[in-house]
Amino acid sequence: AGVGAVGATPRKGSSRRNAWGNQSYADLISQAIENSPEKRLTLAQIYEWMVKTVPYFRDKGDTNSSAGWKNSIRHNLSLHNKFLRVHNESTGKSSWWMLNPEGGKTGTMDNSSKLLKSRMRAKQTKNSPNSSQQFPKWGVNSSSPSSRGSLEEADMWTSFRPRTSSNASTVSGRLSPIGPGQEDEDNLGEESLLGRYAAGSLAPTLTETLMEELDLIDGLTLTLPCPPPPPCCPGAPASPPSPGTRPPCPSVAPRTRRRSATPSSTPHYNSHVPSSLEALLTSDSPPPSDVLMTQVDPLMPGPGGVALMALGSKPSPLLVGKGLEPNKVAPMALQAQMHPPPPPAAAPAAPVAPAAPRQQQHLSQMGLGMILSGLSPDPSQLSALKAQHAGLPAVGSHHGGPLASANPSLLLQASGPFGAPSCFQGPAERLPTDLDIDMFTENLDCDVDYIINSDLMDGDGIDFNFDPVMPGAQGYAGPATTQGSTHSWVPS
DNA sequence: CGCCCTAAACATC
DNA sequence: GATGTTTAGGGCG
Ligand SMILES: [Mg+2]
Repeated sequence: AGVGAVGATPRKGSSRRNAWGNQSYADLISQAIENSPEKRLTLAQIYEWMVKTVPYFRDKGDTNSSAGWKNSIRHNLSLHNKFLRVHNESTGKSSWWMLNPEGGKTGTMDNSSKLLKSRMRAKQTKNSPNSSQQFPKWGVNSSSPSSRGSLEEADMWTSFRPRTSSNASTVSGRLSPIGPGQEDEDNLGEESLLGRYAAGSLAPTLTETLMEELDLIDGLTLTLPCPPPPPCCPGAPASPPSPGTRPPCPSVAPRTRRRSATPSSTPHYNSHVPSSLEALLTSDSPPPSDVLMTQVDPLMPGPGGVALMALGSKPSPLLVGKGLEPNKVAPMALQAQMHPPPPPAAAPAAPVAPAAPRQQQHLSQMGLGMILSGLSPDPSQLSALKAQHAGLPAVGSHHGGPLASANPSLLLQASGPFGAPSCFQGPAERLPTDLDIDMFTENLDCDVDYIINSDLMDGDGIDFNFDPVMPGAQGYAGPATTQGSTHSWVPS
C-alpha cells in the first residue's frame, strides 16, 4: 500500500524522516506514555497527546475515526512489544497502554514467539469461549535505538517528569475515601486462563509469560485504603480537592493493581526476569513467596510497591479480584504480600519465603520498605528505571543502602505509575502551583518536553528546522498551539 | 535486510 | 464506530 513516497512530505531536503520530524510513531507513542502522569494512556489519550503535542497532527485531530495516522498508531501499539496493553478496569473503557519496562530486544517479536502467540490465540478463541483476552507479550524494550540521534532519548524520557498536573486531582487521590469496605467494583475477574497456557510447553520467553500474567492479573484489584498517615507525608494523606477537574484516568482510583511475578531462581537479583515465573505460573509447585517481590522490581517499579504497601498496612480491605480463581497465583501472591513486616527501611524481615531463593526478596522489600517509610524511592527506582530504559543493568547491583533522600516531586512520579499513591499525594506540595500556572505550565510542559525530545533526538542532523515545530513561543505567553484550548485532558 | 510508514482486512466489543 | 491484531507492500539506508 505504500503508494509512492510518503504521503506527507517529509520536509524538503531536510533531514526529517517524517512529516512531523525524525521520530517514529513508536517514539511518539513512547513519549506520550512516558509523559503521562500515570505512565499509561488509553488509545484515545494517545491520539489526544499527538494532536496536542505534535504540531503536525494539530489540525488532524478532528479527523474522526480512522485517519491514517490513527491507524498507524494502533498498528504500532500492537506490533511492538515495547507497548503493553493492560486491561482497563473501568468497564467500558479501552485498555491502558504502557510501555514495557524491560525492554525489548526483539523489538517486534520474532518468529518463535510469534508462532507461539498465534497458537495460543487460536486455541483460546476457539476452544474456550470462556477465556478471552489475548495476551500481550512483553518482550523487550529497548527503549530506543530508534530515533537515531546521538543522544538517546532514554535519558530524556526519564528525566523529564510529566508535570504533575494531575496529581492534584489525580487519580487516586481522591477516591480513597471511599470506604474501607471495598467498594470498588469488582469487576469480574477476567478469565483465568493461566492454567491453559501453562500447558503449553513452549517455554515462552519468560517475559511473555510475564506479560500474560500481568494482563490477567489485572483482574485482581485491591483496594487501597490510604492508610493512616504513615511516615509518608506529613500531615494527612489528604485527598486532594480538585473536584471538578478531570481525572486523568478513569475514575476509579484507589485501588491499584496487580503485579506480576518474577522469579527468581537466579541468584542474581540483578537479572530481571528470571526464569521461574513460568514455573510459577504453570507449575503447581508451591508458590514461592517471592512473588511479591517479583513484581516489584522488574516489572513495574512503582506499582508493585504501592500495592504491597497497601496490603501490608491494611490487610483487610484488599480483595482480590475474583478473577483468577482457578489458579493459585493470586492467592499466593496475597499471601506473600501480607507477610512482610511493615517495618520500614530495608529490613530483611520477611522470613516468609521458605524455600525459594530470596535474593530478590530484599529487593522487593526494599521497595516496600521505602514506600512504607515514606521515603521516596526515587534514587534507586528512578535510576533503575532509567537504567532499564537505557538498557543498562545497573540497578540490581547496589540497591541496598541508600534509599534515603527523598524528593517530593520525584516521589510522585516514582511511586507509581499506577494510581496507587493515593496517600502520597502530597497535598500541599506540588498542588499549589497547579492552578495558576496550570494551563500555562501544562502547555508549556508538554510542549517543552516534546520539543526537547525532538531536538535532542535528532542530534544527528543538527539542523534546526523549527518551522513546523511548535511555534516558537512556547515559552512565553504565546499559546503556541492554537489558542489555549489545548489543555484539557481526558475528555472522554 | 531491518526499520518504518501506510493501507486494509478482520475480529471484538 | 472504536479498539486491536495482522498481513501486505513500498521506501530507505
Ligand atoms: Mg504491543
